[in-house]
Amino acid sequence: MGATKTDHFTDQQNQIASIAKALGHPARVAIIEHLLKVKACICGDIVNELPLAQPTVSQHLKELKNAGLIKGNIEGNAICYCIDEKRFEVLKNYFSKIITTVTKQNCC
Amino acid sequence: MGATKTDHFTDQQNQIASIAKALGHPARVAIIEHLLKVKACICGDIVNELPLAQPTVSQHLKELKNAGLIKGNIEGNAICYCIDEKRFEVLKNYFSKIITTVTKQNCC
DNA sequence: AATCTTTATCGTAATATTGCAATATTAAAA
DNA sequence: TTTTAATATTGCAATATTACGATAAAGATT
Repeated sequence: MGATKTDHFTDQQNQIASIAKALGHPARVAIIEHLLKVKACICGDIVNELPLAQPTVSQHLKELKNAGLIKGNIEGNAICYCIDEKRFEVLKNYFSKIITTVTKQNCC
Repeated sequence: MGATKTDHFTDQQNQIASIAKALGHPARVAIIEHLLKVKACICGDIVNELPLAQPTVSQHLKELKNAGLIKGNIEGNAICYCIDEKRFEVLKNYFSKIITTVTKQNCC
């Protein structure tokens, strides 16, 4: 096994899981934080910032992009990556709902 | 390789990543939603709700518990699992900060 | 005590992820 | 056009995750 049974779950469950999964690695969290820190979105220096090789960073960027958490604009031979807040809002709203529901329940 | 280089990242980055990772599987999202739906936290029926075998569900519950997303109270021979909202709040606040910072930046 | 119920753990197979060296690609610069 | 710079892709090894059957553990029931 090892293959996730995605077809048994709802679209929303799969969506939430896939966004969360993309953030489920410290390198990808670090990339997000770096993009947030350098106000302009000039990238490529991410490789210098992180303790990871260029192909590894490129791979992580790809996953963040696939998850819709960042977007990349081609600018000459460089690529300008920056955060796309939409998916973060999806997660934030989802968690907000959970939190308010749980606090109302007053369970355990 | 395949081993995440956790020691190269900050504690916060590792914490965010590990909570997100725990939610990075649709089965675990489904478990959270089920715990939310059945107001009381009587559990064990999760196995009947999900298309997964009992050991698999037990494993997912363990990961959610390790991540601090749920807590389990022993009640006789059954166990009462329920959501612990604290970690959800950590993620929610973290995402809120990202969202407000990004919208101020007005990048790309 | 014997049995049932509920949950956890072990062992293992299938698959996915992580990381990087080597290489390819693409566009700017010389 | 050759070189340089930036990023992506390929291929592969190491490790992690997912799933489940078999079995164990622990309390309830008979």
